[in-house]
Amino acid sequence: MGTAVPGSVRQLSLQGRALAADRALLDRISTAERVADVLRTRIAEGFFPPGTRLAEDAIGSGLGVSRNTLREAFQLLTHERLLTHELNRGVFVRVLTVSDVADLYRVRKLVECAAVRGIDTPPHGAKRVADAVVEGEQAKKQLDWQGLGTANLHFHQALTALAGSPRVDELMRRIFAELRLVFHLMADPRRFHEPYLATNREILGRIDNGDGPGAEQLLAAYLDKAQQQLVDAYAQRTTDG
Amino acid sequence: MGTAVPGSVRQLSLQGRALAADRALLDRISTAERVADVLRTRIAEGFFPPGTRLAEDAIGSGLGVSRNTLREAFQLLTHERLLTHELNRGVFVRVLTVSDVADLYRVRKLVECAAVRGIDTPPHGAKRVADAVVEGEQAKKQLDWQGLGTANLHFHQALTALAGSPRVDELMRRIFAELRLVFHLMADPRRFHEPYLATNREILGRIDNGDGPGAEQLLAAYLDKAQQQLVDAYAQRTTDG
DNA sequence: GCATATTTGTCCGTATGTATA
DNA sequence: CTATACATACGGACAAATATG
Repeated sequence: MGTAVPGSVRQLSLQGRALAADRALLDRISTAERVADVLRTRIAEGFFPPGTRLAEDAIGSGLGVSRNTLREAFQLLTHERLLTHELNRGVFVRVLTVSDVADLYRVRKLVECAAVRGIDTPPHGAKRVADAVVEGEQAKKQLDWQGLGTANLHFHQALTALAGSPRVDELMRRIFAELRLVFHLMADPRRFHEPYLATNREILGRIDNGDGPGAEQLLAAYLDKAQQQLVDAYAQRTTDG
Repeated sequence: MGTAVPGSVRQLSLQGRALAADRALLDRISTAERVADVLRTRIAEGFFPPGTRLAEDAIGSGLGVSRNTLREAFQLLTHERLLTHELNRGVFVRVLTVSDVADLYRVRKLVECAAVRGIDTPPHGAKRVADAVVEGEQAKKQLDWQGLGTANLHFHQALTALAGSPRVDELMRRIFAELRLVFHLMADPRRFHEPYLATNREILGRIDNGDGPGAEQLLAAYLDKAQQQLVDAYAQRTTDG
């Protein structure tokens, strides 16, 4: 994308002024948020891998927005911990450390286990969990390993939703977004994500039976194992580099 | 501090351009963040009670900053959920609903109980908890009921720190900031905060003994009671209005 | 090591559109 | 219908730090 043909620039064109009338009626989203959306997607997809520098000039002119607006988008993503600011050097796609991974899993364990343990009977919101399991199984059928990873995140998002707390949901949305940064480390997404499909279905079964503690136990074991895999991947990467 | 003498306006002067050189060397905090600090304090102290409209013109000229800079500060505080944006009407100090209160306590119960339950032996970070208890006892001696409320928040912040997670700490900082908005509803801060001093010391005792579950039990009872008091205050307020 | 170019940091004024009294 | 205040985005000015030759 270094060679920006006129057409591709047009595709990303976010000229605010010209579309003001449309925007007022259709979407009330600010240009900065749309820019943030674009960058967020690029980051989640690994198009801008961790460590990439996002130059104001290049991105701004590429997207056809002013520096101010772009910086506003950067600010949003920095608050989401997807970018880091280095003074007078610019913004970079966040590079997570091993201790970041540890903290992410500390939070996941604390929140997800509590949400699963405290399910009411009959469990409300279990449908979303079931949907996510099906989504993962279909992704597997289609050999869509990237989609399998996404389905897995949806599964755990559905688990946290069992807590019934908007603030917890928001917290975990951010946690999972950070987690995506880490997943790009895994060389083989299939090997990483596929084994958990069976576990997910098992957890769902226990939830449906109202067995919170049982589900929690499986979940805790899963989280420990996944974290260990990521830590190992980090260690290997450090050795390689 | 509530009675603003003319001098206090000078104190708030934040002229950016003139002090650019100084600022570069001394503090790297942006004008927007300093404005946000001022407003945050005003809100926490109840100088701007929930529901207050913050007019751009009045605040901006009062602090000597441009509308752009002020809006940036507003944005920061909106992200912290201390202000709400109403389209084309302006920003207001957030008014929390009863269901907001319920959610705040849902999160507190989930996080604080988990943090206390999972203490290691000997408990790390118990010193901060002890310090907060002492802080509260001294505030009581000096009949400083506002200070007692602050000490109580410090106590619970120290409890959450037992989880040892930066991300959990940040989450709870925001939760407690929102909680301050609710506390302004309580007509008699002494009656609200004082009884918990004894409970706090008791919880500390169990933590020191490594009795996580015991501490958790006391804590859960406290949280339920406090929430109920706030809900009652809301009900009364609604009846009055 | 040094001078210069580039990039970022900060803040402002303004233009245009939109909602409300 | 007009006046007012807010919403959004742009471009510019200048300082400061970093990168470059």
